[in-house]
Amino acid sequence: MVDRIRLMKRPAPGKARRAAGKGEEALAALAWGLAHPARVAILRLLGERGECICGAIVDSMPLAQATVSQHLKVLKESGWIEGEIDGPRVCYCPTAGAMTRFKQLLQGLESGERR
Amino acid sequence: MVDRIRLMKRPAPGKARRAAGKGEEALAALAWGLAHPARVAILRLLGERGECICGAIVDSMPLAQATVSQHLKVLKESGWIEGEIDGPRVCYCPTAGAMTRFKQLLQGLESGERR
DNA sequence: AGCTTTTATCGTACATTGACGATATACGAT
DNA sequence: ATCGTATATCGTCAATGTACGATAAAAGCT
Repeated sequence: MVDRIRLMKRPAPGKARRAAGKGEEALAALAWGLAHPARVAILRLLGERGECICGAIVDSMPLAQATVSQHLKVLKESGWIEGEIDGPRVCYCPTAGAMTRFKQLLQGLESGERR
Repeated sequence: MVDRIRLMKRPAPGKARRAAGKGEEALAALAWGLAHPARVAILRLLGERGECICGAIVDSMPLAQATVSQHLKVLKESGWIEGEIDGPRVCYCPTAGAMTRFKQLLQGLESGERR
């Protein structure tokens, strides 16, 4: 039974949603990264191939290059992927512990809040 | 290498995001439900208590009743919780297989697209 | 230097989210 | 019937998300 007066209020939908806070924030931020089919598709692609040049990702999707770039940015900022500059192009790959961390955070929802 | 011409284009951000389509959609829809700290908090509460009257949920959060109700609706529509009408109040509980299904879908991202 | 390729960012347009107060609805109690 | 409690929904507002084309930035090639 919290105060009800401005505690979680207006997390500035996009901003605070990413700013990890109590653990809810961390989980929500990662989930947010997966919350669009295009981003799931990108992650699946990276999962299958291990890594992928940005251009190849764009070619695999029915979206404009600018749009894909935006989704890549979201995935990067939410911690799902990393991009390594390779000459004129960028090679993306899944962030190592991301999925594991996500699953751990999910565990906390199952029953208690055991960390 | 898809056609690039209108296939995934404009999924109507909110609508089609929920309409399961290829599997990306299903995962994205569930992730969407978790993509806000308030909803994670609600799920955690339900996880801890097993079930919970709507009013108790509202009391546990620093948000207006109307806002909590909206979040509950999202959680319901994305398949995370169920609400059972109990006289004048509503008792919410986590949907049985939701977490399991979510984790299964997550598996598909790990390496191949093995289902 | 100049051109091409590759990716990110800008600017824009529109729909949706998330928050709220106010109101409607449903049910039980008096 | 009427009142009170418990939830959902409506209407609104500011802010964000998603998509695009156009443009900038970075790197290699001629």
